[in-house]
Amino acid sequence: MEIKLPDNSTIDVPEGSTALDAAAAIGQRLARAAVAAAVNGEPADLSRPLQAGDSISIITGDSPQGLEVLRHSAAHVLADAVMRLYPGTKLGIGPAIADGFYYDFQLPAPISDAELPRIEEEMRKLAGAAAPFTRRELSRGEAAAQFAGQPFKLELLAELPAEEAASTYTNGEFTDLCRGPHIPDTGRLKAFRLLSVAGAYWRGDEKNPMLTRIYGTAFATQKQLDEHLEKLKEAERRDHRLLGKQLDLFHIDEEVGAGLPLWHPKGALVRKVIEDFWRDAHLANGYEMVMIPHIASVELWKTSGHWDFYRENMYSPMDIEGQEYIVKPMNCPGHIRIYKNRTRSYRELPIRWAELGTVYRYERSGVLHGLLRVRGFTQDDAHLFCREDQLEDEIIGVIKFVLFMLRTFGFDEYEVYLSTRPEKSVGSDEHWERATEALKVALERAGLGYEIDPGEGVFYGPKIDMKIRDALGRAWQCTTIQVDFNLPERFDVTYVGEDNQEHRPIMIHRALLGSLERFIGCLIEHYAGAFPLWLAPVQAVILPIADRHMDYAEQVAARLTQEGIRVELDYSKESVGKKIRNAELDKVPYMLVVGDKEEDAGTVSVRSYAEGDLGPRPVDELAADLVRQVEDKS
RNA sequence: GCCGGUGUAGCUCAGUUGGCUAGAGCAGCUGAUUUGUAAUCAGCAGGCCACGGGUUCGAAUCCUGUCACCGGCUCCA
Repeated sequence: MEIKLPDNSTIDVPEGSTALDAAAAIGQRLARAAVAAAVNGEPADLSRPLQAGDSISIITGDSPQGLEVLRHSAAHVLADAVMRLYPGTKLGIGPAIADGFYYDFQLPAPISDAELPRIEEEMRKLAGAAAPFTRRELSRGEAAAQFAGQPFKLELLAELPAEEAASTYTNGEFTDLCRGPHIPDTGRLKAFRLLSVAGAYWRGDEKNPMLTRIYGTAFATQKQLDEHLEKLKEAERRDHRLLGKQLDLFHIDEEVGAGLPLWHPKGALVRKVIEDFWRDAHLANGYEMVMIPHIASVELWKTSGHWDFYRENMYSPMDIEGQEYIVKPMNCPGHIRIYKNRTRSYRELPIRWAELGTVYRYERSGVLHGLLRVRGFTQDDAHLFCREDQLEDEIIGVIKFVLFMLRTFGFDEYEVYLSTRPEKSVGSDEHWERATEALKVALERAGLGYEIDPGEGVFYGPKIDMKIRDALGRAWQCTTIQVDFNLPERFDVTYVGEDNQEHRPIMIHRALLGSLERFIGCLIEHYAGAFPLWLAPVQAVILPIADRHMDYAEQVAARLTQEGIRVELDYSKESVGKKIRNAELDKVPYMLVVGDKEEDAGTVSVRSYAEGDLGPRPVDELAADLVRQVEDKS
């Protein structure tokens, strides 16, 4: 019979051939690399018998779909191993995920990651046995009987759409309710590793029981696995919490409180450079700066609705002469009060008010994470008040601005989400539609690819979120652009139109970097702690060879300082080798060695962190070069 | 908040089955050395073993509570 291939050619295979037979007919190498097939576009096992006229493509272990099959199969082998080692275990689910797989179990007794090598060993044995994965389709009744002792599986079974057949896969002694497809046998699983064990609520709901999740990863080859593990190690080395300590940027102090970072001089300097750039960029882009107090009367928060809708994230009120005050969790109400301080004309709009506004939000202790998730943070916030006819242009303006900001910091890849109306929301359908459309159009006009996040908008309006990834591949939301019809309503915000009538402006809330804490955390990881020259807290360190070069070293330092370069002089009585080592460990962009030769010639010997020894250069020439690099932010 | 883990000097870590005065390297201080592209040598100092309660003749070690941190879940910038 004839089978169609992806390149539109056909092959002739005997009646009753399977997908694997077809792969073998194409080539033995392909057959060995194959993990599954797509038959007429549907994922299928290699053991699936083919019909004449089927079109198939073979999925190999190094393709994204192939990896998914491989990892999903690895999850089954993990479950087999766990069932053997810990009898009585109840099974949750075990899917493939972005970089690996997991399986959720309800174990008879808690385990720690010290058990992982043992489980992995068991998995190795099972993989060595090359047990086939066999598929079986069965009725609901049969399936229910099969998983009689498995409450979570029964729950899944009950929710399987009626039109969908129940199927199971068996490998070794283990049978799981599963759609498939799977690798032909466990022997194809050659490169895998268990990584961690963690708690996870059944179906992600905290009202449900907490299961034990075991994470692992698998690849087609050992080499790919090793590369991936190496990548994880590199990510650990880039961890901003580690680098923050090593580079003396910040710390979080037990005595001060969890989630409340303290910025050391070097960290504060990086922050200052970012803040200066941010303010200048905003002033240049039609924004004005405003400032508001950190606490405000509870009445303000009642008007804004935060007291009702956001209370679980707010800290308790404090009593001031019988009046209740609250530490701000957001900046918007303050900015609105500035707007409302006098009558506004349509001619003034759009108004763009920006502030590096520090807010405090209650976060559950378990979610705190270095600088990336804290309880007190500074948003690079702004609120735009505009007329309806200005909305789209304003959003486009914000998107262009955010791309400029992020690119300046070297972030060229982000995930963009458009979040639409959630179930609990305020405002008319018409408003929502118009605002969502405006966001869409703006994204498209900016040429940004995005995903729709249905129902994930804020209660008061749709939003665009942008995420950047941390060292371990976790995505962190930084940028957010939110359209708001609610607050103008609640505060009765108006402007006087051309028609001498009062009109309601639309508000846009936006944070480009998100918060300075999170952004700098990501930035540290992004640069692996080696900041580009314009951001580096110390841009150059001068290393005199001997004490007699100290005067000249000071002259060089003064010269560079005069040009606005942040210079340090290493006074220590150490060898040059040691001074260089220290500067390297501090990831200082430029090390300037001065000795007899340099003093005579009016030069410095330049060593760059990135490129190593660059040889001697005249001081004036270097100074000009550094100044230019700082200006270019390169 | 929940599940599991961890908490020893400023940092990174040792510390046997509970048993002498809790160790090391780096950093710090002092002295010697005046050094040419990733660690000169020597000496000194530094610990409420996270914190509270308990078991024990005896606790860094065992139990327990609290706090913080780590990996996740849930939730978010």
